[in-house]
Amino acid sequence: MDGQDDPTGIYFALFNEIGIIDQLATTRFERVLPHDLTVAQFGVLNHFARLGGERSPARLAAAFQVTKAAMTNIVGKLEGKGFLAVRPDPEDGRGKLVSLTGQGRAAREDAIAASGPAFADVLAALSRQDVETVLPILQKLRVWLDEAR
Amino acid sequence: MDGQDDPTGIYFALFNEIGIIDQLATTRFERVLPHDLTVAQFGVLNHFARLGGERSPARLAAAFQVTKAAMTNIVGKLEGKGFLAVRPDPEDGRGKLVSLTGQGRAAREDAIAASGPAFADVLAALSRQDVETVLPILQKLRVWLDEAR
DNA sequence: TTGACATGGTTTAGCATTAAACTAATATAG
DNA sequence: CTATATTAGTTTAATGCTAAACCATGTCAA
Repeated sequence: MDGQDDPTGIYFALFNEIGIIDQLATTRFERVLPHDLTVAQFGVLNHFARLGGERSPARLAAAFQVTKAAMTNIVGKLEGKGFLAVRPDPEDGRGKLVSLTGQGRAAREDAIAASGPAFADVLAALSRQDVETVLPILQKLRVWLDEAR
Repeated sequence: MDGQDDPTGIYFALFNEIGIIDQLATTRFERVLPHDLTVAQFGVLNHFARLGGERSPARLAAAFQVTKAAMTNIVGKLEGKGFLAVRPDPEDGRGKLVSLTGQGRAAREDAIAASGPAFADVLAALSRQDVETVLPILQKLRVWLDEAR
């Protein structure tokens, strides 16, 4: 909706586009997620399902680029649903260690199954080729933004 | 941070990347914006500066993909700062018409000047060529997401 | 003309998030 | 050792958004 013939240039248009896509995609995804999961909560489940093991909330906060306060909330909600187990870190009295439960793993699979159709739909708009073109460039941008923070 | 070797595939990775970029770019941009402008508020000022004229809050809400309630808030803040003028629509007793003030135009120029360096920095990570590769694909995606809402 | 529905805008309640202040535990430098 | 600074996590307050209910006005069809 906002064009590119602009004194602020195509960079501005790019971030504009990204913002709108993020908003639309987030609501679209959230609408089909089961177990009252938010996208952020699913992200944490997915993280553990893929990488396994235990992580401190602080590490999770860093990995997801949110504040520790936000991660306190997310982990609390997921623990409440029985999807994460939390125990004190035996080696550091300040810390906690978080891991995925069986229920959590199942919930993550439910979520992937439920969102399958929504993702399949996107294929109508964006070929795999398109994604493969775009993704590495966006990754480059993300890494730079992250480091230049 | 989250990889691409994933059952949910590269589509998921794409949206993940977009979400993180949006977050990082938004905070980066907001930090340099003058007059206590939020990105959303700047967006509205920019919209009027480029397109001119008057618009109803409802049209603005549609253009920016936010709820009418959100736009009520944004327009109210900008009016409070003296950057927008609001008058009742003479042709529709329900409506309002919003337009940019001189102060609003100046504030928008301040904002562009202030964010110049931040955008210039991005050039280090992303060539103009990169942006031109990525932008049309993202636009295609955005349009589709918008229509398939 | 009237009754039903649609539209513009505001209000309210709830939510996810941030920033900042705080507590407790650990690491480090003298 | 001790004092100081750093780190993990929580709490509090504020913000910006959404969804839903609401009011007023406008539209349209019977």
